[in-house]
Amino acid sequence: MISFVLDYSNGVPIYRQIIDQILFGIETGQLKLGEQLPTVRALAVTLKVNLNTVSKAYKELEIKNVLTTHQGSGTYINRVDNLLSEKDRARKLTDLCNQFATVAAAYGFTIEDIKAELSQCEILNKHHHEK
Amino acid sequence: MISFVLDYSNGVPIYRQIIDQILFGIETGQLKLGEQLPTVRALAVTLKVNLNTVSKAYKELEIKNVLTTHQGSGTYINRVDNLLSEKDRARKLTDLCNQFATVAAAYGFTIEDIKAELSQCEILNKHHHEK
Amino acid sequence: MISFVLDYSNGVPIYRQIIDQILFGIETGQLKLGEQLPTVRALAVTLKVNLNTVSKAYKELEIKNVLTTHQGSGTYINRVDNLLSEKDRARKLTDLCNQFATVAAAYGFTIEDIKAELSQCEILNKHHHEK
Amino acid sequence: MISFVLDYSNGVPIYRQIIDQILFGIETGQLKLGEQLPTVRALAVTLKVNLNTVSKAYKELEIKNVLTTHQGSGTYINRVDNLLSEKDRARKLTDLCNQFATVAAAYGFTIEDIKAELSQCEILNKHHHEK
DNA sequence: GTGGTCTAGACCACT
DNA sequence: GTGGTCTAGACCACA
Repeated sequence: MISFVLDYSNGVPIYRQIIDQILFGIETGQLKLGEQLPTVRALAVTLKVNLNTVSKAYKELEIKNVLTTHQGSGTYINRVDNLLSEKDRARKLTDLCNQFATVAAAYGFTIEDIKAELSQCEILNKHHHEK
Repeated sequence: MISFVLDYSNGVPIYRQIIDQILFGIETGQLKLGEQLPTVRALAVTLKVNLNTVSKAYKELEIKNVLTTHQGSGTYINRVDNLLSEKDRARKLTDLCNQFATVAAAYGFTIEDIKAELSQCEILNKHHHEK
Repeated sequence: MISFVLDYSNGVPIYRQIIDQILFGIETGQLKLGEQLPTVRALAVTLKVNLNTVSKAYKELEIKNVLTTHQGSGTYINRVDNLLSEKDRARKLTDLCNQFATVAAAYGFTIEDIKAELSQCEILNKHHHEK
Repeated sequence: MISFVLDYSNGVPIYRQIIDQILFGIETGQLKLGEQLPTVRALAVTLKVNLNTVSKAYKELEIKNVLTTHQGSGTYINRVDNLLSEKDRARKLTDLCNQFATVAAAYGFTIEDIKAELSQCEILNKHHHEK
């Protein structure tokens, strides 16, 4: 399952946000090969957006072969080649950190500030307990 | 001075990106009260966009009282009350870290991975050398 | 509904005239909260101006929170706090009269001239008949 | 002599406001045939506007033969055929009143309100004492 | 069909 | 040379 969060104030089209979040879900392994997505109708109701908006997002992902729609059955994850290799994961980490570091540096935060703050983030630290 | 970076592939309108980057520049202190912005024409050439696109961005910020334009003279920073207070800075750090942590956690990166990677980021560590 | 009148000879930008007339419409109660404005395209055709000119006017009022636009649906009146209080109405009357009096006095018209002429104005006197 | 009042917030170009006020001065008899206007330089200083702005206004009125400039001597009123005939005066009164009545009616003011308010206007009533 | 964005290019207003 | 306004026309986003 996947949960969507829409931001109406950042100028990014809704259908684009849906696409991005599905791709993100696949990339991070939240969405697995063959998994069924919410129906267009259900998702439209959940997100309180127009049916066509969801439809457009799914259609674009279908064109990219990321999803397949089985008429009358539902929409499924078709491809997970986006799943990252070890090398890609390392690169992703570097990219994310660099991007984050650039913004943080612009605000003048030091690496000590950041490390201290990150140590407070539950989401990053709870995994230890889970293991 | 301020440098702009446009992303044509993320669906965010160009004029919106310009607005956001000016506000970011003010927030981070890169742009100071009274400082002159690039002329609409100069920026349009630099960014390879139409004059009206830049103009639209400046106009919106003028309506919001962030900029003032003196016709025939130029466009200037009018307000810097966006400059963050200490409390806001602390909050900003928390927000940035949380947001970053959420994405990083989704990819399964651990806090150790991240801290190690951040220690490699020149932009965050060069300040020590400067001092 | 609201009717727009443009003056191309007074140097005031068209989009500014549209803005002013919408604000005037709100102030006088002609335009009510939630009321839909003409579509940008319809108004552009009616006024024989470019779509972007109307769009610019609506956009500025949207930034100022006077209008809201629902993409694909239309543009609506969002705020009517411009509607005048009793005190403001009294002040408005005074302002209007003073402004009018200044011009009339410059032409040397007397208060008797004016009162006589105003008594001829249908628009001011028709209300009696309606009652 | 004539005094100018500029409004920077109504979108009417400054040079246009200067032109309009000179024409208004002539029409109302404040400015008489042969009367000298302030020099371009003096007026620019008084109004705190650019010299070229005043210059442009005067130049446009020269083209219309309303003013003449005698090199090194100054600028003078050249034509006063704008001075209104009796018939024109009557028409002007009607126009002014109609225009005023339209706005006042939009705000819902009654003719009684208006007459009462106008009776308070010093500028319209002081003339009686002068006579 | 409704609003949004962008372009290219023209011309005006002002310093 | 700076910003402002407008047009015509194209294409996108959304309901």
